[in-house]
Amino acid sequence: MRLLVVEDEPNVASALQGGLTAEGFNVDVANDGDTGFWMATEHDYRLIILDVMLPGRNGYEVCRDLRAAQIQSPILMLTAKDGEYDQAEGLDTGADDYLVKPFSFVVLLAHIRALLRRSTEDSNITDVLVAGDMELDRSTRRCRRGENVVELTNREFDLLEVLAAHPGQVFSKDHLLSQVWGPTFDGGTNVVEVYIGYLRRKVDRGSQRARIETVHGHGYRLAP
Amino acid sequence: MRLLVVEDEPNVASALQGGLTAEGFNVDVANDGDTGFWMATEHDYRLIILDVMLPGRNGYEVCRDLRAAQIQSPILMLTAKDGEYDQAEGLDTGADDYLVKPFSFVVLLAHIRALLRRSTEDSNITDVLVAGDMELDRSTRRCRRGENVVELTNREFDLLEVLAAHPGQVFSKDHLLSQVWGPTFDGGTNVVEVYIGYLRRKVDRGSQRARIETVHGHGYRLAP
DNA sequence: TCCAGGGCTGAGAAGCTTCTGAGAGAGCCT
DNA sequence: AGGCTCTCTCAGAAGCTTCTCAGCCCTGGA
Repeated sequence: MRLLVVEDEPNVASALQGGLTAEGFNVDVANDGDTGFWMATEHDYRLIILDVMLPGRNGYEVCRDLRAAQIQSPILMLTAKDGEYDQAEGLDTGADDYLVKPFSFVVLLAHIRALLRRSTEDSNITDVLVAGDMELDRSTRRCRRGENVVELTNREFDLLEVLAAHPGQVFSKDHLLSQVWGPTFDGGTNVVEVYIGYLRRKVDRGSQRARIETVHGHGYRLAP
Repeated sequence: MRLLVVEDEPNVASALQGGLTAEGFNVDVANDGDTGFWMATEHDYRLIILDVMLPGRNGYEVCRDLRAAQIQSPILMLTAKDGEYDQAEGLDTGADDYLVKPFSFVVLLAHIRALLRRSTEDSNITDVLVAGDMELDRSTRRCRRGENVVELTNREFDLLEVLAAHPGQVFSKDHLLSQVWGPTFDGGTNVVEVYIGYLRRKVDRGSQRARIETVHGHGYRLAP
């Protein structure tokens, strides 16, 4: 579950990153509005936490531009003091919720969970992905193929999850890198190939039919 | 995914070409309005990026003429300074979106992606080409003949896509070369014959009726 | 029937993409 | 510390795609 935090104050940003990471989220941080906008367009975040006061584009502008660019992720706005945030304007720009600083971490978590719950209900994403004889349980992060339970590491699970969310669709290595390793990862795409190899050994080994397919020159997909 | 950039300033043109190529697009550049118009009529681009200030025909004129010539590709207009672009006039001439210079590359990309998404949604009928018992899915780049899935390479798919877009119509080898290999390709037309051969082996082999027909002295066509 | 130009195809070179084994480094548990 | 797992990098092997070339075949006109 990957979140984006757009926040320029280093203390706040690292506190949020630390706390949310400890809660089991994958957290990317952007330090200004332009970077935040860019990252949000590059990666399909489950939630975006957006400070209003930002260098470059401010939070309202980023929010409006994201909605204009068809980014549907829920957006939680953070504002520095009461009264600065105009709720009407916030709703206009397309934000889903807001919090007034200072807030406690548990309050933030509650808002995040509420937003995530709402967005899962809206898009009726079930927590179990099924593709043929394969099952991925997102809540327990376990994988079954036929009758066998397949033990996957975190990375392996994240990668398979992206593929399994849209069986048949081809994902480029760059896209997978951005989705699983995050947009700030600076390494080659070979790591995707390596992990595809790991998954094949675990998921496809000893099976009649390979589920993970290579589309030469394009990427990978799960057999539909 | 082939795009056309019509832009006379060499710096801007090469920056766009470089950046968009890095994003995985095939980019053709025209340096003036007349060339841009000619290229757009010769090739079925998925998107056209059109500067307003151009030598020869200006952007508005090119845009209007393209629409008059039944070119339906989405058009993104670029204008040098705010106020120069008359939104009403832009819409009149048939443009789908516009950007005011200077703009950041990520904003351009976001607009391009939004336009592409919109255009595929609008024309979701044409996203699967059907010709007799053959089906070409442009979004997944998969091909079916009867019940069999046919695995095609990129070139093979691109070539078949051009033929399948207008079943029955005869395409000359020069035309196919320009459409599939791009207008700057400098090799003989024999490569077209070779790829037609590959397609026949994959698509027509073991089938009652050949779909890919040679029109001696003229070119090739898909049986209607 | 013969001929010339057009069309077809097998072979293979070149270049790129993908796969995989080996191993380094970080973090964690005993 | 030592062992273990997980993650990532690297480099060479293997595989695939693209294109060219040469030689043969086909077609249509004289």
